[in-house]
Amino acid sequence: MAATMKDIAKATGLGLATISSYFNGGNVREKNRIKIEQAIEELHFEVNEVARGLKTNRTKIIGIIIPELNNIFCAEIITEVEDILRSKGYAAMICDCRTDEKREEEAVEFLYHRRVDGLIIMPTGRNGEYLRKFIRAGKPVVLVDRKMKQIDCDCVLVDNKGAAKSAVERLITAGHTKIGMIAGPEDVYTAEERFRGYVLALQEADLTVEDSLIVRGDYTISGGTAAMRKLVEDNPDMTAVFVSNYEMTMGAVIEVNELDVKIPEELSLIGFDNEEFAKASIPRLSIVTQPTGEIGRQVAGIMLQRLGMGSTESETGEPETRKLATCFLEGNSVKKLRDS
Amino acid sequence: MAATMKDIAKATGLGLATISSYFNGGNVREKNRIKIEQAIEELHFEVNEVARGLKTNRTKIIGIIIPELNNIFCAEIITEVEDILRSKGYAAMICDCRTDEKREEEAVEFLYHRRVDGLIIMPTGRNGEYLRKFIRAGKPVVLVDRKMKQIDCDCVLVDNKGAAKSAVERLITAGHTKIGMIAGPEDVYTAEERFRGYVLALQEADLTVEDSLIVRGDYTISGGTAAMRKLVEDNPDMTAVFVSNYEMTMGAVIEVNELDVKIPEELSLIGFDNEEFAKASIPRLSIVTQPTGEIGRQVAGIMLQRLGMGSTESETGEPETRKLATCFLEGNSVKKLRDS
DNA sequence: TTGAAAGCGCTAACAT
DNA sequence: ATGTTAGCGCTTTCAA
Repeated sequence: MAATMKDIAKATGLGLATISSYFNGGNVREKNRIKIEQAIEELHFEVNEVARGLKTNRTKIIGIIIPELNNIFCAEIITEVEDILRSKGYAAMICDCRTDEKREEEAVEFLYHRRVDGLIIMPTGRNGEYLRKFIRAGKPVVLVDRKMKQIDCDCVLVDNKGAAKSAVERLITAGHTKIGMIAGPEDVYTAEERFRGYVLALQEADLTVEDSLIVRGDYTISGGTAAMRKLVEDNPDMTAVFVSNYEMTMGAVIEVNELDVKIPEELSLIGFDNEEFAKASIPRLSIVTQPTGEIGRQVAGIMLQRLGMGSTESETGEPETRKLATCFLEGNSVKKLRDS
Repeated sequence: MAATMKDIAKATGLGLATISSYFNGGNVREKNRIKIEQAIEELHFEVNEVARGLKTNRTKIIGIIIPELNNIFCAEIITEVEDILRSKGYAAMICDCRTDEKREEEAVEFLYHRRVDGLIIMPTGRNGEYLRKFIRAGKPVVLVDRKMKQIDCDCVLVDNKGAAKSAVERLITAGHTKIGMIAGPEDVYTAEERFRGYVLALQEADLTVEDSLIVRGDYTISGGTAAMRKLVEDNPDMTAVFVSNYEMTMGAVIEVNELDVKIPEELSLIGFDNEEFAKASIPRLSIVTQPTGEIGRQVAGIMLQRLGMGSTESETGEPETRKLATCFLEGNSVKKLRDS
C-alpha cells in the first residue's frame, strides 16, 4: 500500500499536523523540512488527493461537457482550457454528449455526483434547467459559445453576427452585389447569428436579400458541396459566396474545383474557421477565424477566478458575459470588382 | 450542505449500514426500502463518490493521456472510450500532453496522485519508465496505437505496415510501377510502419525503391502540399502516389488541384484516414481508413476487463496485444493501367 | 436483515 | 512551530 502522512509522521517523529502543514505551504523548521523530505523520498509518499477532497469538500476537478469531442472547434477550446486548469492543479473530467440533450443532462448528473468543483459546458439543450443544481450548490458554471436566457451564469461567446456581417461587408466593399450564403441549421444558435449578420450587411448596403442566394447546409462537408452546387446552378449572376462554418467551407471548395469554377476570377469566396486549411488552399482562402485559444483562456480564467472567490459564499459578483471578436484572415479568394 | 447517509439513517430511523447496504445492492426489507427511498427523495440525497473512493480505494476514474486532443484520430478514439467507460460508471480524466514527452510524464504523475483506477495512454515518449508506477500499483495500463518494448502491458494497435503494403499493392496490381510515397516523420512509430509497408510491397513485386519517389512530410497539410509538389517536379514518369496520413492527404489533394494534375487520369492517388473528406473529394478518394471506433471499443473493453479482475492481485492474466485490421475505402482516384 | 463502531487519509481548530 | 484531536461521508467487519 502507498505510504500515508501518518507514516511520514511516524518516520520523522513529528506530528501529523506538521506534515500536513508542510504540504500546504505552512512554516516548518528547516531541520524538520529536511527530515520530512527524506521520509517522503524513502517511502515514496504521494498526497492522496481523494482524502484531501473529502476533507476540504473540493475535488479540484472541473467537469467539462461538450457536444462533440471530434469537432475541431470544441477540441481546440478544450485543449486550452485543460492546459490552463491543469497548470493550476485542476483536473478536467470531460463528457462528450454527442449533441444529445438527454445525454447532456445525464452528464450533468454524473459530474454532480462526482462532486466536481465547477462546470464548463457548451450546451446542446436550449433550456438549462438541469444546471440549476450547480448554481444552487454555489458551484461556478461557465457557458461556452451559447447563450441561455433562463440561466444566470458566466458566459463566453464569439461575436458571430458581427463576424458574418463584416465578412459580407468586405465582399460588398469589393463591389459584389450578388452574394450567396451557405448557412447552417436553423436551430443552431451560432448558425442563426451568422445568418443574421449576412442579412444585416446586405440591408445596410441597401441590397436585396434574395432567397435563391441563401442555401442552408447541415454544417458538414457534403452539406457544403451540395449547397455550393445549388448556389452556382441557381444563380448564374452570383459573384461571391460566404460560407458559415469550416466543414461546409471545405465542401464548398471541393465543389468549386469539381465545377471548375476559378476562384477568385469567376467566384469570390469567404469561408469560416481553420487557418491551416485556408492557408493550404489554392488560392489561399479569406476566412473568418474564431479565437479558440482565447475562448479557452477566458473560460478557464473565469472559472479559476470564481473558484478563488468561493469563500465569499453569496457575494460572488455578477455573472459576466464576454463576447470575443473574431479575426479575419486575408487570402486571395476575393476579387475586387471596384476600388474601395 | 448536501445530505449524507447519516441524514438518511436519522430520517428513517435505520442504521447507517442498512443505508449503505441499500446502495450497494444488499438486501433490505421492503418496508425499509420504501422508507429509504422516500428519505432520499425528500433530502435530495446523492451518494458522495469521493468519500466512497476514499474508503474503497477505487475512484472509478480512468486517466487518459493523448498527444493532441485536436487531432481527429485521437478525438474519435477518445470519444468512443469515454462513452463506454461512462456507461459503466467510470469517469474519464483527460490530459493532453501536446506531443511533449515531459508534459506526458507530468500527466502520468498528475493522474497517479489523483488515484485513477487505470491509465489509457497514446504515448509520445519512446520509453515508458514512468508507467512502471502504475503497473507496480497493480493498476491497469492500456497502450493505444503505439508499442513499447520495455513496458509489459495491454496494447491496441492498427496494422499500419499491412495497411500501407496492401494499399501500394493495389496500385501495383493496377499496373503502376513508378509509385511515389509521402511518408511521415522518421521518429513516429506509425509513420515508420507505413513506410516499411510501402517498401515491402515494392520489394515483393520486384520493383526498385527509388529515393526520388519518397518524400517525407511532417504529417501536416502544408507538409503534404510541399511533398506532393516535390514529388511531381522530380518524377515526370510517376503515375501514382501513396500518402500516409490524413492531413498530408488533404495537402496533397490541394496541391494536385493547384498544379492542375488530373486525378486519376494523370496521377493515381491513395490517401489515408477521414472518410468524410475522401467521400467529399472529387473524384472520391481511395483511402486506407483506421477503425477508430473499434480501437476505442477494444481499449475500453480491455480496461474494463482488467478492472473487473482487480481482486486476484497478481494472477491478472498475460498482457495482450491486439492488432486491428484497417479498412480500404474504394474511390475513383486510381487508374487501371492494365487489367488485373 | 440490521446496528454499532472502526477507520480510509487527510485538514483544521485548538492547545502547547 | 508543532502536537492532539475530531471529523469529512462512506464501507465494512462483527454482533445481535
